[in-house]
Amino acid sequence: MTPPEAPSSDAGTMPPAVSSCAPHNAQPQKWTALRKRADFLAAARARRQGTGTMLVQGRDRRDGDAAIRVGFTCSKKVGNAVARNRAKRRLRALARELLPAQGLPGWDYVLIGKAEETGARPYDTLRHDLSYALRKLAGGA
RNA sequence: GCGGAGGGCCGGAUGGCCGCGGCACCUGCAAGGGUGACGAGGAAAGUCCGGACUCCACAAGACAACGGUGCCGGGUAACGCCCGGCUGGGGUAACCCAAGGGAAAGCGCCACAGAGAAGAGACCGCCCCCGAGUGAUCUGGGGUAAGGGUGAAACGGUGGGGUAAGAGCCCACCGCGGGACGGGCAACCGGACCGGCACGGCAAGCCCCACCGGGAGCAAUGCCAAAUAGGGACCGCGCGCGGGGGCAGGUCCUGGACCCAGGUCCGGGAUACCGCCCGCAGGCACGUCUUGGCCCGGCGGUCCGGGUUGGCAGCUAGAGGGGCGUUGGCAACAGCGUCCCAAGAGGAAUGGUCAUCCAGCCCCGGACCCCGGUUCGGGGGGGACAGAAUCCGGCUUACAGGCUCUCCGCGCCC
RNA sequence: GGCCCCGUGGCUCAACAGGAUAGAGCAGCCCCCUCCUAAGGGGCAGGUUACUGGUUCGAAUCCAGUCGGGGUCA
Repeated sequence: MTPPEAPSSDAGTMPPAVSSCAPHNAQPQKWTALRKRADFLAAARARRQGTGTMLVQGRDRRDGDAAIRVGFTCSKKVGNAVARNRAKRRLRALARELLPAQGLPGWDYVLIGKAEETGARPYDTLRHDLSYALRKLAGGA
């Protein structure tokens, strides 16, 4: 049914998809999630930078791996489960946008949400704060 | 039109850009890449009940203890849930509320006040008799429980007769108790007739009666890997053979020192029993079997201590949910037919952001009308409660606002 | 995620098979004593018994439901 037509339709749509993906894959830094409690504790003992809307912790792993890893923390002080999840998701979206370009290879980052501000302030403010915090952490290293 | 009662449903919409999760398919040696559909709630919540499912314990079962349920009948896998009915209470009504079995099985409690608080009692009173006093009245004896007063509650109520004064002492009505008989599956309802009236309340105090319940919970449980210790206590079974090697350990005898106990340390002597190595027998686990692997003086079990805080399974199709039709039933619900839907994360996906619109809120201006609203235009600002964690059935609690159905009362018009 | 426990003055605790006024110590304020302070003595204030309902004549106590806090399990 579909197999005979599949090659012809794929051939028409493939070239644009490949061309748009090629430059995206040129960036070597891909980030993965931080999952182990020990990694969170290690990052907390390392460098940190607070801003009006969040707290950012960063740590150079020095293990030779260039991957950037990132974790998110929102305590009960942020609010109920809905508020905590929303704050975490906004932080996740920020990290996806800024970290591949502005984060340092081989580092672990932990973004910590603050009560009220992380879920309520404009997205541009959050973007500015994260960019500022990443510069400060890189400058001190 | 105004006011009210009971249900049911929804609880932002559309689009652009950038993303996430497991699944299916395609591609690739692999890492990976691509495509596709799907992806939070009515409460996902509280964890208050009931189950499914696992492990442990015990096993026909019964009893005791403990916990729960509690008008009657039905529904259900089950329930403390739901439906229908009964009784009592509230409301003009629609309708609502009720842990609603037993207080003549027994124990206990009923503070304060009051004379008296459970089969009680006489404070102020009322009445009679004897005596004192000119008299008001008083001492003593006796009869009463109507009236006053206390209390949440005072041992039937109202009226009449009766009496020295009174009293179910007698009568009428009401209440109460028993109750032939009739209706109903039952709770219960009606009730001829009988009884002069005793039987207070609390069982969300102990308790009695009937029925139900073994315990723990998916962080259950099973498996793999890694890592520390190469441990301690108790119980059961077994505590064999041969060879090699050695005099540094153990064991036995003995001397001394320390010393609360008991052991530690130093020294002398004896022994080949044990420790060490190899093999047999035996045991353990994997495997279809063979070969093989580990332990090899232990093996199995229970508990304690120590280490690890990784992965896989459990993990999502089940008493599943919903629509329509039909059959039975007042209904809850059940049967049959047919169609549709159905997430599986694991520091935890189901989104981030922007624009437009739709409700609701506030402000300004115009118009209309029995002065408070309706409608039109513009602007501001802004989304209720809330996020699956093994899965179902309920209950309870939170919730901006909106839609809709049925019913009741009052007013007006025809 | 499951299970268990607890909420009484500012703090630590009483009062509990229901009985009317919720009590004690420390802390606080005032007075006495002392040259001054501490200690000691006397007095005072401070409580919606976490909250909301229910049972009862009557609830800190009994029963439900909310809210908050703590512990424990791989």
